[in-house]
Formats: sequence, structure tokens, C-alpha cells
Amino acid sequence: MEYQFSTIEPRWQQYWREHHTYQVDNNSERPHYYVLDMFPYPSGAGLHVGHPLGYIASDIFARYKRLNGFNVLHPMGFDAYGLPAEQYALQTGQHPAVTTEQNIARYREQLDKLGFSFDWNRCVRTCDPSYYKWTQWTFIQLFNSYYDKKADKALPIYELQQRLAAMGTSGLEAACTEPITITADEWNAADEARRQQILMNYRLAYLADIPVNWCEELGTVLANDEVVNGLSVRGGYPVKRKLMKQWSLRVTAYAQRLLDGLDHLEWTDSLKDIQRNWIGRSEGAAVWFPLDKQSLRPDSDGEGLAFEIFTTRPDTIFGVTFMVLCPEHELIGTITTDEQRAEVEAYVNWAKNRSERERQAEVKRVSGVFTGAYATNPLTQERIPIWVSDYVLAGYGTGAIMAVPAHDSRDFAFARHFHLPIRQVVAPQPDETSDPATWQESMDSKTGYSVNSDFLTGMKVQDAMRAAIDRVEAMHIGHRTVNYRLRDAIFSRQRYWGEPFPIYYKQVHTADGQEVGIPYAIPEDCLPLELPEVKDYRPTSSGEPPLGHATQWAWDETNRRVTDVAHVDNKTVFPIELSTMPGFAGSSGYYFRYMDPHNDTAYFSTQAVNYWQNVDLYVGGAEHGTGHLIYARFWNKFLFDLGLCPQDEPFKKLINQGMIQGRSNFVYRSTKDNNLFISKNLPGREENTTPIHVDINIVDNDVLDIERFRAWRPEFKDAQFELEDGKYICGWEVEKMSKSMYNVQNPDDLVARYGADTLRLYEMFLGPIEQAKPWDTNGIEGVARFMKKFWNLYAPVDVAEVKLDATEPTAEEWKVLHKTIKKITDDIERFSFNTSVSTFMICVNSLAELKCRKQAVLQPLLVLMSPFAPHITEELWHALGQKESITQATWPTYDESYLVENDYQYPISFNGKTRFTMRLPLDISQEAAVDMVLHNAETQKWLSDKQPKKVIFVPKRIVNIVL
RNA sequence: GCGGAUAUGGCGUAAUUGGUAGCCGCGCUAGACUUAGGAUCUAGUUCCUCUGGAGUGGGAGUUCGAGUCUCCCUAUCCGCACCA
Repeated sequence: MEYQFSTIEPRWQQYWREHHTYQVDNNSERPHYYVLDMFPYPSGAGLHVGHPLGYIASDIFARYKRLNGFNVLHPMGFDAYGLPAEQYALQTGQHPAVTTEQNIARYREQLDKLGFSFDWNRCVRTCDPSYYKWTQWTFIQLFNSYYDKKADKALPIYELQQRLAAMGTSGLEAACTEPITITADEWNAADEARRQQILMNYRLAYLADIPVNWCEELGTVLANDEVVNGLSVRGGYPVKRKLMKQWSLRVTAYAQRLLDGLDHLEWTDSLKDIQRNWIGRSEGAAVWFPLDKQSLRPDSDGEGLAFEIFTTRPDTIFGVTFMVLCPEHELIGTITTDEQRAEVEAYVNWAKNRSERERQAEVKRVSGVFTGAYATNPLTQERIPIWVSDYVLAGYGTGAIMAVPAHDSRDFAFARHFHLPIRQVVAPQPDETSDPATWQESMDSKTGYSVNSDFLTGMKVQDAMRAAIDRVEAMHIGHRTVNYRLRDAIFSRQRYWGEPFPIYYKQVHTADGQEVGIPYAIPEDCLPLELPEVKDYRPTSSGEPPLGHATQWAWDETNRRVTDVAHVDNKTVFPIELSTMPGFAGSSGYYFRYMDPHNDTAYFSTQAVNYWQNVDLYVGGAEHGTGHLIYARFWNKFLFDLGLCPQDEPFKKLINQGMIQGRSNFVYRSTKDNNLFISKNLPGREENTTPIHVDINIVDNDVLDIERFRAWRPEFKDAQFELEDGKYICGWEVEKMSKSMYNVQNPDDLVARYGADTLRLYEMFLGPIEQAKPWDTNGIEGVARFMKKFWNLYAPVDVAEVKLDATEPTAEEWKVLHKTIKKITDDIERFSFNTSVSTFMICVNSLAELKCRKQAVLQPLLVLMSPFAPHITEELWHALGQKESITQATWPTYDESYLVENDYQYPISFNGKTRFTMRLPLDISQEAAVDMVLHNAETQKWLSDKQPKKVIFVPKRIVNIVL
């Protein structure tokens, strides 16, 4: 029989669908195992060969676990909300739901062709109301929670309310936007608006004026991880810092837990480091610097004013020669003197209007301006000038620093530029000071000794840091503290295609007569709050997000339903939030939903989550290190605090599949004759041609299909070629996989040509799963040949049906099988799938050579191979008379007794250099072995009368003779 | 600048974790069968000045023995980046 994948593969795909072969139950006596892939965003371009790489690996592992008796949850879904669908809608007017639906159908079809063992019954899509209901629900829980630092967990906001009513903020340690102090009396006397404002300071999902990344072109704000080098990740548009009222998630409350949690995860060290870096913990001190009274304007009310700075080098406090505030600092207006006012305002204005890109590109350029005001160094009582500069960032620490130019390179550059004094307070040795005026750079090192520093002088830096903080704390002018680089996650997007916020606003008059909108959560039992239809996906003329076009977008509090915005009366009907949630909202908890996807009374049942616990194996790209993988961990920890899930971390083990790059092909057009193309290796080609990208689909093994090239584009219709060996050889280069470089490899074409099983094996054969590598189809023929050989083992071309030999295999045949079982099992356990494929090739070659057609060998081999090539093995399994799917089979175990050898071919080395080999019994003693080796004729020849100094005998390894 | 990873034939890679470097595959060479070959099979394929020698980016070190461990370079890739 011929190996006909094109009939085999659809047949079994249909069988699996009809028999619900991969449907998983939440009730099982078997141990559980949860294998998860990062679900894809269904883009219009369809799947390319990079997507399935991780899916194939996880599918192999899921199938392997299943064969080993585990109840395996292996789901797939779609991250369906996103910008491209919305931008497409802007261009075409097509509803994003429609294009998303089409793209999902296409993805689903492509995935199905590859024979994955997903339980599609559990498919989730983030844009389904039945799914985003729970995204909204979690948001409400975050809104209704605060983070208690003493309990080190999230607690209900009503507990905070009770606390404030009973004792105010005294003794309260909670994560907040800005520290506030209030007594119980003040709280009890406060009106609703004031109380809501106070609570907002603590909520885990909160609304606040914060500096955001505003992208004009996209018309939306972006999270930090969505901005790279001052440009938006999507589209690459410039991004500006801007102060806006936005919803944020208080991720920073969890900074320490996010850091600590990493220690117990089976993730790669590099990814853990990426997260540690992103969280960026640094220990130091917060110190209050009072303003120098004489320097204030007489009319100012700056009496007793002070401002807080953060430093990691409290030991250098005697070296402070100036202070710097960020341009956004609220104190600037108060302290700036009249003489300096115009200059400061101009600078602040300039800094504000600079794009992030400009700012980052000009990091080296020093800019700043003197405020005219002075602070007092609390330890020396010196007058210290206060400057403003944008090298101090608003978002980190307090947005104010003490500058120690001698020991901080940025302060050093600033001091040099503005001719400010530089004072050395740390030296390599206590007596090794020098004149800073002669320095080329600052001494930033945290080693050495304090000098010129009063009571710190003579101490080692590390000791001085401790002593300085102790003193600061004793003086009540500061305290030990920890700062994180991690920022709260900005959660509003001024876009249409995302989850609506379940929030409406009541207009309230505050005590001072101002009218403010107070956000309230829509009752949980009214969820989901469905995304309304709009007639236009652009911002409204008044600059509001697209939801501003929705007519049905007001909340009727009495009737508990959405109603027409025309009915808003601010008594019972209120406007609903117009922004939507960001992409990471839907992907932060999707792995929970797979556990219990059809539950409409809860996110997931307690029974389901207690059974599955969390994800055992997560496979996906490392590019989500600072985005999704942080948010999902935050989301999980929050639900854990609520007592909803038993595990604090979502993903026990994580494998990062490497990015698949494109391998572009080039033809070389002659610079003299536009119609002439010169083959790559012809002499003179390099100087006389320009390379042009050519579609990789009309190139095979770097050989151009000339006819298809002529037909490819009209301008090549009459192309002429200079060939080498009768072929046109193309050049190649590794580039990003992209349409414009004609190097996108679509899996469908390869499935059609070689079959899904071959493609699966080949993708694994390409190299280690974690390594980034260019896609290269050149080796797939070898795998295709192997598949034919494998098939011929069971069903040689000249036989009509699969019939195997029932007799007992020989010792050698058993050995081949058991070696293979051992190797494949080891390989799968350590995710080394490329070596597995090699092992199969060796096994099949050996069996073919032995002409082995024994059932006892070939049947277990099918099971071994079934995770890798599910279709062909299923076909043969049934051809051998099995009635159940091979998925129901049991993973074979190897028998050590078939593998033992009684002798071993020892390499005999002289001074580590191997000269020949010699067979020795395995159970030989050291003395006997040395004796045998030394009396061997070959050894004597190599020794040539020299006396060995020593003979090293390592059983099953080597014999080394030291001369 | 800070942090991390990687470096092995013409190419993708492998090496029982310190023990015969180059498994498996691609490509290439020769041969067989063929009207034909982008089919199949067989043999060969690290390099060189080839009875020998060299060799895992470069240099040192530890060891009887190093691709593997240590130190110093170099190159490439990735992440962060005025984070006080």
C-alpha cells in the first residue's frame, strides 16, 4: 500500500470530531494535567508556520500525558479583542465582530488540519459576552477591593470603609495612589463625594489623573509594555506623556509577591530575570528635605513645606549639592521665585510637549532650569538650590531627587553642564580623595569608604548606608523604603473593540460646589454589560471614545438595565463609561475559564478549580514576559486573595518557544538589463546585480521555478536568466516573517504537499523548541522520506493489507524497541522533541535493516509515535484491528533487561588521546581490566617500551593510560 | 550603560551531563536501476601539507581527560534603559 496522507488525515480528523475523542471531563479518578497554549489573536493574515511550533510541542506533551494515564486538559481559544480588527473597521466600516468571526473560522480550519488534540468544546473567545461577563466581574471585584499591606492581601473595600469610620487612617497600611491622613470624625462628617474620592485612593481598580502614554494616531492611551522606544508596538506611532484621568489596576500593590513568586516557578532563568528587571525592586531611603524659608517668596504660604525624595544611596547625603524636581512636580508652582518664573514655566512647557521618542533619543542631552528656591539639607543645614529637569521622572519614586554629582553619573553630567559644585564623599580608600574638578566621570561604585561625611566618615559604603538611614529615622525625617520600577497598569483604552467597563457615573456636587462624576459599579447580577452598536468607530467630534456614538449607553438604576442616553437625568439614569478595556484584560484569566467554560453563574466552579488547580505546562513566546505574564500572575493572585482559587500562581512550568523568523529568497536582477536575472554563484554577479525579494513559494531548495516566476508578476513576463548547471539558484537571508518580504510560509501549503504528520515532525526536527530559528523548508524532504519508510514497515508497497508477524521478536529486535522507548520517554520529559525525531529515524532504519515486521515490536512503536504523528499512527492502529482510538492506548514502558550489555567497547587513550578501542566484559574488576589492557598487543605497540605512570579505568566510559 | 542567552562541518543540529566530538537530517560526491529524474537504492562526506596532524569563536586555567567546569576577551541575539 502507498502512504496516502491526503486520505488518511481528513478521515481521522473527522473520526476524532465525531467520537469526541479529546473531550475532557472535570470528574476523573485519574490524575489531572493541564497543558495550555497562549491563545492566538486571530489576525487577517491567518496562521503561519511559527504559530503551530508551540502548539505541536504542547500537543505532543498532552498526548504523551494522556497515554500515561492522566486526565489532560488541553484547550484552545481566541484572544479576539484587538486593534487590527478595529482599524480594519475604520477603513471599511465592516463590524469588527464580523471580521473577527471570519478570522477565527479560518484559524480554526487551519488548526484542525494539523491534528491537534484540543477539546474544542471548551473553546473561549474573549469577545463573547458569556466570557467577558467574567472579565467585567473581576474588574468589579478589583474595584471593590483594596490592598492591606499588613495582611499582605486584597481585602473588601467595605472593610476599609468600616475601618475609616472607626479609626480613620491611623494604623492603616494600604496600597494607595497618594498617602493621605484622615480621622474617623473627618470620615464620618464627609459627604458621599468626598468619601468616594478617599476610597478611590485605595481601590485596586481605580480612576486617577496619571501620566499616561498617549498615542495620537491610535487615539488611545497605551500600557508601558505596549510602548517600545517611544513608539506604539501596534503601528509604530509616536507616543506622548500626558496627564489624563484613566482607569488603572494597582499592580504595584503586588510587586513584592510578583517578585517572590518567581522563585518557585519552573520558568527559564532568562524569563524570570526579565520579570525581575521589569519589577525593578530597589532598596533605599525616603528623606524629607525642608524648604529653606528665606528663599521663599514673602507672599507664599510655603511655611513648613518640605518634599520627599527617594535615594538608594543615603550614605552620600553629605555630598548633595543640589536638588532636582521633575517638570510635573506639584511644588514647582509654589516655590519658583518671580525672577525665575518665566524661565521655569517655559521649561516645564517645553518638557511637557516633548514626545517620548524625542526625550528618549536625547537622553544624553542635559537640560534644566533653576527655580530660585532652596532646600535645607537636614543633616548639614546647608542651603541647597532646587532645579527642575526632565532627567528626573515623574513616575518613579517621588519625582524628586537629591543630587550627588560626585557619585551619580547623571547628576555629574548635570553639575558639569550647569557648573554646580561637586563634592566627593566616597573614596576607594579612606585617605584616597582627589579633586572632583579633575574627574572624567563620577564614582558610582557601591564599594569604598565614606569621606567628608561627618559621622559616616571612615565607614565602608555598605555600613554607611545603614548608619545614614538609622540616623534619618532617628531624626524622623525619613525612613527605610523599597521602590519598584513596576507601574500600575493603565486599563482604559479609548477604543471600540474591547470589553466595556461595568461602570456608570453619578454627578455629585462637592462641598465646594464643584460637580464631579462619581463612578459606581453596575450590579454583578446585571452582567454582562454588552458592547453596544455604534454607527462610527472613530472618536466623537467632542473627542470622546467611539462608545460616545452609542445611543443605548446609559444606566437605568431603577430598572437595572441599559437604556437610551437621551434618558440621562442624573437622578435614576446615568451615563456609562466610554472607554473599553485593553487587550490584556481578556487574556489575564482565560486559563481559569477553560476549566469550566459553560458556567453562567460563576467565573468557574470551586469544584473545577480544585480539581485542575492551575496550569501545569504553559507554552508560548517570551515576548509576553513583561505584559501578559505579569498581568495574568497579578489576576491570579488577586483571585487567590478572594479565596476563589487554591493556587497563588497561574503557570507552574513555562516553555518559551523560540520565534520563527522568515527565510527570504532573492533573485538578482542585472543592473544593465532589467529583464536579465543572474544566478547567485555566477562570476561577477555581485557587482552587476541588485537583489529582489522573490516569493518563497516559487522557490524550492533555493532553485527558482522559472515558469512560475514569469507568471508571478507581469513585469517578469519576459524575464531572461543566466543559469548555473541549468538551474537558477536564489540567494537567501534571515529576516522577520512578513508579507512584504514574500517569506511567509503558510502551513496549509505544506500540509497539502507533505501531510500534517510530516509537517508536525519537521517542525519539531528543526531544532530545540526554545531556540529562535529561521523557517527553512529544505529539510522537510528527509522527514517525508522517513514517513514513507515508517509506513512501509507496516504496509509495504507490494502488500494489500497491514498484517504483522505474530512470532516472538529476536533479542536484537527487542533491544531496538526498548532503546527507543527509553530515549523517547526521556526526550519528551525534557522537551527535546528534535532528538525524538532523530530517535525515530534511527529506530525505523534499524528495523528496516532487520526486516522486522513483528507485531510485538511494531505495535508499541505506534503508540510511541502517536503524539508526534497522530494520523498515520491512528490509521495503522486501526488497520491492526484495534477498535478504540490510539489515544486510549497505554504508553509502553521499557524493560532494562533488554538493554543490558555484557561487554563494552572501551576507548583506549594515551594521555587523553584515544588510539583504539577494545572490548571488555562489563563486570570486570579494575585490576583485571588494567591487566588485560596492558597485556594487549595493540597497547604494547602504542606504549613502545614506555612505562605507564598510571592507568585510569572508568567503567562503561574509558581506559586512559598516563605516560 | 544594566541584565540575560548563544557561539560545534557547506547548512539545521547531536553528544548518556567531565570520558571515542560531529548522531539524525539537508546539501554535496560517486555508483546502481532507469527513456527520464526534483523517484528509489548503495557507498562516501570536519579540515589539512593525509603511513601523520589539527580541530567545538579567541586566550589562559583546573583535570589522567574539557564542546561541557573557572577566569579574561570577541561576536551575535534578546530584554530593560535618565528608575535616583
